Amino acid sequence: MVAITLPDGSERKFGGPVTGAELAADIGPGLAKAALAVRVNGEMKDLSLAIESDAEVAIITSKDDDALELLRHDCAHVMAEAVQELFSDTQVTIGPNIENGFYYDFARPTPFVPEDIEKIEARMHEIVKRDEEITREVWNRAEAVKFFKDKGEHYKAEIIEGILGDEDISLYRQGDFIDLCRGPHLPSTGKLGKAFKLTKLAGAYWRGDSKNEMLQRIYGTCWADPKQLKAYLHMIEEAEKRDHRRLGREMKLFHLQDVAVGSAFWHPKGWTLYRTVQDYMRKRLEGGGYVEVNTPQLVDRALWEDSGHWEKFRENMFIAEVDESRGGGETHAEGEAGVVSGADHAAATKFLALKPMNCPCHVQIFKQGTTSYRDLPIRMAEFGSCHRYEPSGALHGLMRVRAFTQDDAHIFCTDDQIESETKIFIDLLASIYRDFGFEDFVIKFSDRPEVRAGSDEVWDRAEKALMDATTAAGIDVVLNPGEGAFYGPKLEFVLRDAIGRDWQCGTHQVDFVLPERLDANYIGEDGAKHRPVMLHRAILGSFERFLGILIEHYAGRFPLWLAPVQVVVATITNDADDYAAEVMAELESQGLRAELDTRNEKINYKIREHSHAKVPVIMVVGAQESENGTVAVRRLGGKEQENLALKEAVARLRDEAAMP
RNA sequence: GCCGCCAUAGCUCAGGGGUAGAGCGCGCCAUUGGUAAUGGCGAGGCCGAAAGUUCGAUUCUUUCUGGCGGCACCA
Repeated sequence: MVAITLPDGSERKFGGPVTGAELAADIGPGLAKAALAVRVNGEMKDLSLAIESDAEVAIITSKDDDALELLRHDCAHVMAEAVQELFSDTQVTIGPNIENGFYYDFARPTPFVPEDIEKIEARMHEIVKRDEEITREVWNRAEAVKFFKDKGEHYKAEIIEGILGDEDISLYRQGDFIDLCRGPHLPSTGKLGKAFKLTKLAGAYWRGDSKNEMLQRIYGTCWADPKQLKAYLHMIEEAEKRDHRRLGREMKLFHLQDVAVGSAFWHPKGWTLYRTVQDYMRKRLEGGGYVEVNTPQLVDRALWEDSGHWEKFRENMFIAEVDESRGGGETHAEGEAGVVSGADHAAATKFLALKPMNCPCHVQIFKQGTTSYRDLPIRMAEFGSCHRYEPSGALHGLMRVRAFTQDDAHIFCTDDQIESETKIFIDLLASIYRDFGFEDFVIKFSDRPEVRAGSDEVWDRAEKALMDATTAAGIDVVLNPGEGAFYGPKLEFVLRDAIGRDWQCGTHQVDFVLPERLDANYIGEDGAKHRPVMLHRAILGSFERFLGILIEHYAGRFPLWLAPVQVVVATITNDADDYAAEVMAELESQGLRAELDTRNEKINYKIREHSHAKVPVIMVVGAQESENGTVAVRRLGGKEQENLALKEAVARLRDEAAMP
């Protein structure tokens, strides 16, 4: 006797083991047809699995959110089947679900081209039409390895060999296609439906390691019905419209150019935005007990050797070679024209590096004179301009550049202060993110990496202090094992861009190593020298990336305090020009960023144009306003206007535009 | 850095072995019009760079540079 409890609490009894399919049929023919899988005691299982003992069971149909998981995974299998039918020289590797879809990595002698994608997609639809039964088989590991090796599927064989334990493994078969898989799966390929689309073609390294060969990855998206697919594709399209690279150009904020790869040219409006953010940050740092410093761009190799960067980070550094026997002190980029020959020249050659980080310089400031424990913590901030030679393929608009400015700071403190400083920092960061409109963000906790400096005891202490502080701050963290810096654990504060890509912005790292390497110390209560701890921290991360995120977050429609142009005064006819100048003067006297549009154009045209430019407020002035001393205030996107006395309108905007 | 794709006017893009086109934008002229496109005229291009094939290359081939999407790497 097997008793099945359904989600509505009702119970059904069966004489013996019952499969999900039978259960569904027992409930009703409609459900039997719609059933995709079952959830047995909370775990998703195949419809064909026999339920042997009493259990809570739910039948999963395409209406369930869980169904997406199944559909996407099946879609990956169907894609793999299609690929192998079309391209017999292709080996399959892995094909997991991801957000909104799935991918599958294939190994083949020649890469796919975009036309292949169309063929594969067409074949996938055929396979769905064929409605092949999907069956589960349990195999002995050794046999499975041999089977895949004989088939020429070396990657699969390697995966099976790599599975820990010695239980049997499950394979799923559909038509002639058979794949290693934990399951569960749909009962047949016909259940997949039509709501899928292959989206991207890309290279990807086997096992995610750049030392390995490159596989061909095909990404797809898959949904329960065509409406969802359409909605998703529409959402992507809309998101692309807020891409900061597009808005940066359209709104004349910045541009990028190949004469300075990976560096932004900030235009007047973009620079206004940048400066506004910087002014705000400066205010918050001052309120947060930080002192601001500024340190050199070009620093001698000696310091980088001491700090460890020359050894660990050299590949990422811009190095300038300076021939000091020469009068001018010109520099040559590394590997470029600076050919030095002969011992005399070599002796006169110095290597300077553009700083990739500010920390070693901050330690130099810390080390000037002596520091008492009474002075700690010292929160030393710099809007530090850094250069890093990033791999060309990593560059991405403002999000990943080679020249950037960090809102960097190093907190020199005692071990005992780590926890409180961390909590103070998280509070400051959260408050600042809120001011920028980011209520939700992910915090990753990255703990000790395999290759690290410092004893396990030190790591235990650092990790605990960091974790306790996040708990004290009342914030959840996502564990990110093994991803800490080599000198200490870190918190990463992650924001998401318009098209769903995550970017680390803020960071908070505990460092016991650099103070040691650079011999920083303070005088303790006991009169002896002690090592301070350094907390490396940034809130925005880099201005470039943060502004990129900010542009996308607001889709260019900035809140008033951030908008590069806050108000445009637009006249209806030239008769209002004089009055418009008065309005401008009033706006500017209150510190508002305003522009005047007295062109001989229709008001409709002006409104359309400034709306496209995403100016938050348009003040329309014509004969009426001139006569009454008022302005008609029109908000971006709004249909209505508000008629207000000039002084009052400006005063209101001034208050609204105040920096938070 | 690796795989694939792309590079034509300021922007978005069409074209194609015989030295180029549209829309928007820009300039000029007319229009002075109350809340998201007034009309007319006009100027813009070494078709990313170099080499090769060819009588002839913007078009075909190769290399390079840059961009895009991933991967790897990272604020």
